[in-house]
Amino acid sequence: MSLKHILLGLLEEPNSGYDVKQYFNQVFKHFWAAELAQIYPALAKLEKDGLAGSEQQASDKGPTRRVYKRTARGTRAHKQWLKNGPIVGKDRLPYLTQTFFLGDIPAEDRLQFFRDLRAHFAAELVELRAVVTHWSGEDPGYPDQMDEVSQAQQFTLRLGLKKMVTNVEWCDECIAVIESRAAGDGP
Amino acid sequence: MSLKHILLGLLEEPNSGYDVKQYFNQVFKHFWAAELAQIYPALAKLEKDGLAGSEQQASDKGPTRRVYKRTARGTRAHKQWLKNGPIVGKDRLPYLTQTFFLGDIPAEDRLQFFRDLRAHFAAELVELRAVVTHWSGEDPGYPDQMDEVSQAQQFTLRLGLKKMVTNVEWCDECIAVIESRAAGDGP
DNA sequence: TTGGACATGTAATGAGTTACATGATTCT
DNA sequence: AGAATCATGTAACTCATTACATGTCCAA
Repeated sequence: MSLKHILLGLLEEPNSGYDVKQYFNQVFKHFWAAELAQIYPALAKLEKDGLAGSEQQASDKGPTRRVYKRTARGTRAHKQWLKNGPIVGKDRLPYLTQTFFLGDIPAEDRLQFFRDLRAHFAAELVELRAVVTHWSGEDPGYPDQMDEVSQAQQFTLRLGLKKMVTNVEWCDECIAVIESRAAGDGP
Repeated sequence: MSLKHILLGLLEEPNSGYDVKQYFNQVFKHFWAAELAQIYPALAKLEKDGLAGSEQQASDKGPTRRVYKRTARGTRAHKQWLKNGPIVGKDRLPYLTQTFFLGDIPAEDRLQFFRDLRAHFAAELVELRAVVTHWSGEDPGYPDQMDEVSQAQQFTLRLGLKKMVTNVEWCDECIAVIESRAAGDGP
């Protein structure tokens, strides 16, 4: 669905499969994951479909790279994807599918579940705050004089931060409810 | 990934493929979608793997139903899924992948994107609030004397509500930023 | 009698995961 | 010499989407 479009978006600049994977590891991973084993064939398919072109390039470290770049058709397809409006109703939050059934395991395990989840969200929050620091240092116009590309990326980051704060709060609430219930169940 | 586990979770009570689809339409759709064309084969596979059993049942309205129910092995698999801890790092939010590249289209289209998104989130919020009303009417112990199953479902709903409120706020922020920028770009 | 909810499935295609296989260059 | 990072891919399998095909029962 979206992988092909994310690739097309990144291929405004020449990028290799390996480069693209770095983007996933750093920015997209918070809302979309992809492995190299999926990225390489997807790039080949974009080229086959005439949406991207590629060329080999010697690397200073490691073997030859194959860098891809969007064609004019690729750019049109990319913009059309955005103009078709937001893709909604296809969100996936696996941990919430688990939460729904969490009454099926003992309170102790339930508590551990939320503690693990909280630790994960807190770590993600730290990562996102580091990105803010990094960007505000790099971009002289941050945050009021940014270009439109940076602004869109800023919107993405904003929601990421808001979500993480909410997630951590929610974990704390759930933990508190479970603990108070456990305490009240005594003699 | 999760579909099989959601099915297993629902099959504590006997349910048909059609029944399961109603759950998706009402509760799971906010964080996991599934079509009947995926559900029917998945149920058949659970039975083949010995995690669920099925039997035919006459229906008062419409054709014969095939109702599935978890076996003891299915219950063990379900609990193990929950005890393995939260599944993290596999979230998917397609609209955020689009947001990241939104600088690539004109401000007018960008604005429309966020207005559409806001309308969608607002509608979802209305739906979730209706669920709260429904549940608080049905469950006499709501929200402090609920059993553990209801409590877990309540946790799920809580996060859904929080997220939707955040999402709507975020859309409003983005719209405001884009509009103020457009105004400032005049002569 | 026609439309809607009830009910179950298959076929073809596309997307994604896990495991494997290979090899260069750089740092310790 | 060994580990980490750079770099690209294939094969087998599993999961998901779209389109199609079929048929019942009820209410307007």
